[in-house]
Amino acid sequence: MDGDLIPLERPRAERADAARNRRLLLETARRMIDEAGAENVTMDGLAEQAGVGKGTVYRRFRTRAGIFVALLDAEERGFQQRVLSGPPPLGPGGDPVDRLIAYGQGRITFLLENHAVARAAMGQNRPVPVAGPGLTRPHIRVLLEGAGVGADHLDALTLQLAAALEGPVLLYLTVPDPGEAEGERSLRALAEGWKVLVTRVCRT
Amino acid sequence: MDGDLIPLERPRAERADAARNRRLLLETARRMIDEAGAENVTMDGLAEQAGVGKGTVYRRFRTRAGIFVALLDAEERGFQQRVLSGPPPLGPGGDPVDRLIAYGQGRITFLLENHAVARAAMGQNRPVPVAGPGLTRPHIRVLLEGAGVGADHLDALTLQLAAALEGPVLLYLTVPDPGEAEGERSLRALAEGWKVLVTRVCRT
DNA sequence: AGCATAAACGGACTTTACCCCGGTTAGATT
DNA sequence: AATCTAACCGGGGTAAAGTCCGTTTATGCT
Repeated sequence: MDGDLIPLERPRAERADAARNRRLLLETARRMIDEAGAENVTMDGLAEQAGVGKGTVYRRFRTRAGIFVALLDAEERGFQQRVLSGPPPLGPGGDPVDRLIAYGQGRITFLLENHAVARAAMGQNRPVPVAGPGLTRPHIRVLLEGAGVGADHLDALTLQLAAALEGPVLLYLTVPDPGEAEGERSLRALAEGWKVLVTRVCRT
Repeated sequence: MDGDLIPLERPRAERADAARNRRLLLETARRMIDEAGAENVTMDGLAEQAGVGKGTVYRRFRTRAGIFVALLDAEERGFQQRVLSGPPPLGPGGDPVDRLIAYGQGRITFLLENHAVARAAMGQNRPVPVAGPGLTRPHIRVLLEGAGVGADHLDALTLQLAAALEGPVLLYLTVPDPGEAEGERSLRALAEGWKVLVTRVCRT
């Protein structure tokens, strides 16, 4: 019998060289995106630029979309921290409806800033990695509950609101990379729309 | 000077052979989807099965996603007719909120039935052809106006509701091809969610 | 009917995502 | 420290998307 359970639960630590290559690849990818745009990041090119073999890139990220998912994940950490333990209205402690509105504004900002990457992360296969897991739905659900939405409508409204939040950027936004002014206008319009929607849905 | 303006406005009718090949390709594509699934439809394969050259397929549909967009368009015609000139509550004549609810149910049904094709129509590049143009947004807008939504919130709510309607199926639905029972449950849940959302948004 | 022209056609070519497998190396075990 | 093993590395191979361009054909005009 093996008395030590920890190693079984965490099957194996990431090897040092693997971690180094992961960081190297993410940095290289970010640089390539900045220089030439997300659509010009190829697996071969990334491997060459980073000075590793093609197989390494695929081992790390499974698929092309996986690169962008990983990039987005890293980028999202900061925002998630502010949501979970930052000051109100985004962080815990305020009125649930205000938190919902603030969360939407933050999420829209994030999606717009990383629009190209977010779109690239939607490989045409599988669950849509950007929107699928993540904090958005559980968070919306908790806040709706706190705002007094009845349990019989909770799941339904959570899904609808999540889609209303992420849909416009992921589905409808056509401009590849909104310029300064354009992006600002989009942000205002979407944040305002979200606020109106949440207000209407949550009023008693 | 050229006195005849009509030919200038309608540059040229589609050539007979082109139209024939368009129909042939759409039929072949549909058959291939039924037999092997949308993800196994390749441009080369489609051209070969239809007995035309690859260049022809690309001329007709621009891109792989274009095939599925065209297929979806054709499929959607019937539903659009019922919306524009069928009996209430879907067609004109009833309460705007009821029409909105009925439209959502119809649209969800359509998207679920053509889920594989709809997802395949979302080429990871650019405007997202399924959700972009189409009847959904203008129709929602008109009905919201009819339901007494103030003009200052009209555009915003139109966008949010359109995303709430199409987002769940296009972004979140993970099951490749929902089976009989599974699909039925999804339909009920999504239609119910839409109804709750619209009711809450439109109540005065 | 014959002709001019613009559109459609076809297939070879290029690029790129993704697979595979032999060789190598980091870490655990004794 | 030596060894063992699983994970990592690399680059060549395949299939499919999308481009190009020379050839063929339908359609409008005289």
